Amino acid sequence: MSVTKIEDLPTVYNAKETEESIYKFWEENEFFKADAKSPKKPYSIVIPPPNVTGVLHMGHALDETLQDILVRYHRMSGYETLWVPGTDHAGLATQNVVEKQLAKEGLTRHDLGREKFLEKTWEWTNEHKSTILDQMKRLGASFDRSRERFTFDKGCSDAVKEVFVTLYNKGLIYKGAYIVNWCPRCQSAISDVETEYETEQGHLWEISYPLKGESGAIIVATTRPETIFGDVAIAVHPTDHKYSELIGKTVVIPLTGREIPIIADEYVDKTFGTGAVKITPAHDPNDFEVGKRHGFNPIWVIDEKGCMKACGEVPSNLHGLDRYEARKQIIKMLEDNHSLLRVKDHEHNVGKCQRCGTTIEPLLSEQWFVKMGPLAKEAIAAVKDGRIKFIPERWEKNYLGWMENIRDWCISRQIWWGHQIPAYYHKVTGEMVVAKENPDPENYVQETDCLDTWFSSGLWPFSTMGFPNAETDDYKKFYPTSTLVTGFDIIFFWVARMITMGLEFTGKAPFSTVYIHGLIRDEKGQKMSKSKGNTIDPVVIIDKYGCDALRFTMTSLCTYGGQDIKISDERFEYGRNFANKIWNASRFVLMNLEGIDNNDIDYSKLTIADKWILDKLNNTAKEVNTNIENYRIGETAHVLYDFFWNAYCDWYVEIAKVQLQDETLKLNTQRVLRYVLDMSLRLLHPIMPHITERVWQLIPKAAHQLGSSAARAIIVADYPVFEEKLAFPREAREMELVFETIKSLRNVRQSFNIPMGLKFNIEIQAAEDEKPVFEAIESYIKRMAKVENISYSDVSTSVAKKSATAVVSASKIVIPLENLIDFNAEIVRQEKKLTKLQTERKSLEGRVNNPKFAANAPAELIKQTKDRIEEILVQENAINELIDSLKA
RNA sequence: GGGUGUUUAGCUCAGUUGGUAGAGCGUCUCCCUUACAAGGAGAGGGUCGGGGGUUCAAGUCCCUCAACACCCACCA
Repeated sequence: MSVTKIEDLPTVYNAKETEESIYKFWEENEFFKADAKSPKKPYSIVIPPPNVTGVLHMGHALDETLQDILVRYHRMSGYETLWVPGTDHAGLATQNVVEKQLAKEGLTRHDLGREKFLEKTWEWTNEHKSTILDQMKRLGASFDRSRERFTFDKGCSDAVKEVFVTLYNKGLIYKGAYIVNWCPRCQSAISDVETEYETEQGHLWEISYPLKGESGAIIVATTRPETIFGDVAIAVHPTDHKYSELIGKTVVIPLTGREIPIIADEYVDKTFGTGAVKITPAHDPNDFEVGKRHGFNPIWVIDEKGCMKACGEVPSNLHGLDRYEARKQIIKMLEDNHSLLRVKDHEHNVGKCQRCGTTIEPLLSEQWFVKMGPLAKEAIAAVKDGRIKFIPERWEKNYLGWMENIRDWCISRQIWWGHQIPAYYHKVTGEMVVAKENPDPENYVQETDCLDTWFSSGLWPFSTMGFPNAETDDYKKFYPTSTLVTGFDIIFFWVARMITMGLEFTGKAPFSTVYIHGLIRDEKGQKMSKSKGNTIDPVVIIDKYGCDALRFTMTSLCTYGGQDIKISDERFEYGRNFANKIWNASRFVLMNLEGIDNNDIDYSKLTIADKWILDKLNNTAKEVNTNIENYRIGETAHVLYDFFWNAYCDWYVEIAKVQLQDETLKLNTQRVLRYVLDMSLRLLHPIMPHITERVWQLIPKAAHQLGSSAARAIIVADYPVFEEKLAFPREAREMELVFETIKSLRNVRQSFNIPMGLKFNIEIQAAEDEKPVFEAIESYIKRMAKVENISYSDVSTSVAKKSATAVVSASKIVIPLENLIDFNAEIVRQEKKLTKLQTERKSLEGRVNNPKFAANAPAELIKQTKDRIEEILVQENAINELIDSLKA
C-alpha cells in the first residue's frame, strides 16, 4: 500500500472505493486460500450452493454474511479455515428457465431433443455460473474460489453414481409404481417436500350412483368429479349402519355405465360428506392404498398433461380436455343426467408445485425411491446424542418430528437437466442393470429419468472434499465440516438429507452444528418475492450504503432465537452511520499519532481513563468471543457498537484530547489510542471487513505489534482475547465518577440554558474517600463540562445560597450561578430528583425489611441493596438540605 | 387436527441460568466545541397482550385465554 497522508482522507467514508480495492488486495494475497497441509486445527464451512440460475437476494446476503463472520473469526483465531463456494445445477428450476427462453422462440425442449437441449442448458449455465458467486464477492465473502464446485461437475457426478449404486445394492433404492405428486406443467414427478398446500375455496359435489338391478342409489361426495371414470369401487365404513346393507352390492357409474362394487374400509370417515367415498386408485394417494388392500387394478383417466385420457373409460367427447374444462363438462352432463344432487361450498387444501405453482395431480406412475426408514435411524440418533447440534435448539424438534415420520423419497424426475439415473435396460429383454457405467452401450440404454436436484446437494459436504475418494488432502483435513449455516426453510430439503447421506457414506456427521437463522422479510413482515415487487436488491444497498453497512445492519438484527428479520432501505443507515463513525474516529486517532514510537504501552504511566478504556476493551473482547462462539451474532454487533461509539469515541477520545495536551502523558496516550483502535478494528473485522482492513493499513505499527502471525493484514491478524494484564476493575469503577459528574454538570447547563461558551467555576464538596479521585480527573471535568476553576471543601459544608447543585455519589458539586438561574426552577429540579430517589429507596426498603428476603436472598444481593439504600439516604439528605437553603 | 414462534417506549426490535427494563429510529431543547451534522450534548417516553399461579422477588418459570404469523398432516 502506498503511503497515505491522513489529512487527505475524506471526511465521509467512501465505501465503494475502499471495498473494491480491499477485496482485490485479499484476493491477490490469497488470504482466502486454505492449506490442507497446515498443522493448525481445521475450521470448514461449505456454502449452501445457490442456484446456478440465480441472482443475489437478501437471503443470500444474510446467509453469506453470517458464514463469512464465522470464517473470518476462526481464521483470526488460529484455525486453518476453509470456506467452499459453489453452485447448484438446480435441475427443474434451471430447466424451466431455459425452457422459458426457448418458448420465446416458439420452441419446446422436445423440438430440440435431449442432447441439443442439454447442450443449450450447459451453455446457459456456463454463462451464468460465475454471476452469483461474483455478486457474493460484493458481500466480502472470503471463500476459496480455487475450490469452487458445481453440483453437476465431474466430481459431484462421480459421488452421485457411487451413492446411487451403493444404495441400490443395499436395497435402499427401489423402483416402483406409486402415487406421486405430478406437476402437469413441469411434466415431472416431484417429492412431497416440493409440494406446497394452499387453502382454496372449492366445491363438494354429491353424485348419485344407482344400484344395479334394483331401485335406490348410493350418494357419494367428491371434490373431483372428473375422476369418476377412474372409480373402481365405492367405500363405506364397516360399522356405518346407514350403509351396512349395501356392502357387497354393485352400483353403476353415471355417464359410462361401468359397474363397481360397494366395499367396506376403515379408511372412510363416517361423518364426512355422505359417509360414502368413491375409490380412484390411479389419482388419489389414499384411494391407491385402499385399492391395493382390496386388490383393484387402478384405472388411469387423466394423463401426464392433466388432460382427460383418450381411453375407453372416458366418454369420447371429453378426450384430451384439460382437467378443469372436463370438470365443467362433466358437471353439466351429470346435471342433465339428474345424477348430481347437491353442490356445497367446500374449503380444502390443494397441492401446488413449489417451482411453478401449478396444481399438482396425484398420479400413479413408475418412479425411483429412496427407502428412508433405515437411513433415518442414524440421522435421528446423531441429533439425539449431540453429534449434531441445532442452533436455536427448537429446530431439533422440528427435524426429529419429520425424521421420525419419514416417508420414502421420490428421487426420479422426468427432466433432462440433471444426473441421469445410472440404471441401464437391455434393449431386447428389458433386463435392468444398475451400475456406474453402461455395461454394454451396444445393447443397453440408460434410464431417461434424472435425479431430484437435492440428491446431489445432499452429498455436498463430502462430494466437495473429494468423496468417493477419502484419501484426498481436503477430505482428511476438512471433513467433516464445522458449521452449516442456513435458513429453516430448507431443513427438510437439504439439511436432513446431508445428515442421512453423510452418516451413511462417511460414517460421520457432515457437520457438528447447524446454525439456523431467520428469513429476510420486507418492512411489513411479508416474504420478499419478485411477484410482490417488494424485494430489496443487496447490490443496490451495497452501492448506496456500502457492504460493511449492509453486513453490520443485518447482523445487528439477528437474534439468538433466529427470528425473521424485517428490513427496509432506511435501516441500512444504521450500519452506514457506524461505518462513518469508525472512519472519522480513526482519522482523528491517526492524525494524532504523529511522533509516536514503536514501543508498547507503558503500564506504569497509565491514567485512570487509560485503565478504564483498556478494561472496557478487555471485557468487550471477552464478550465478543463468547458471543460468536455461541452464535450470538446480533449481540456481538451490539456490544461492539456500544464499545466503539459510546465508550471509545464519546468518552475516551474526548479524554485523550485532554491528555494529549499534557506532554508527560502525550506519548502513552497515543499508544493507548493506537492500541485500542487496533484491537477494536480486529474485533470488528469479521462483521465489517473492508473498512477495518483499510484503516488498519494506515496504523503505524511495529512488527512485534502485529501478532504472532507477523500479520500482513488484519484479515490474518490475531483476534483479541481477554488478557489479565488489561483488567483494571477498580479504575473502571472510579471512572463512573467522571461520567456522573460531567453528565450532571451538562444537565445543569442545559436546564438553565447556560451557553456552552460560558465557563463557570465549581466547588466540589467531596466525600473524604472521593477527593483523590476528583483531583485525578480534574482536567477531564474542566474540558468536557467547560469548567473554569475547581475548588474543594468538605462534604459537610453547607451549600451556599444561589447555586445549582449536583449530588454525585457521596459528594456534592456546587455551581454558584446567582445571576443565571431561576431558583424556583432549581427547587423543582431538585424535588424531581428527590422523588425519584425516594421511590427507589422505599421499594428497596420494602424488600430488605421483608424477613423472607433476608432469609432467602443471596448475601451479595442483600449487601448490594443495603449499600444502595445508604447511598440514596446520603443523596436525599444532601438534596433536602439544598432545597431548604434555596427556600430560605 | 398436531406443532412452533410472536405480543416490551410513538415505530422496529433486544433482554442466556428469576434480582426490579434497554438500543436504533422518531419526538422535544440546545450546539457548526479544530474526527465525524451520516455529528455532539441534554430531556421526555413503558402497570413488558389479558387473567391466574409458583417465589422473598416474575418481562424472565408454570397454567389459561386472546390476537397475529408460520410449519407439519390432510377427510373424499
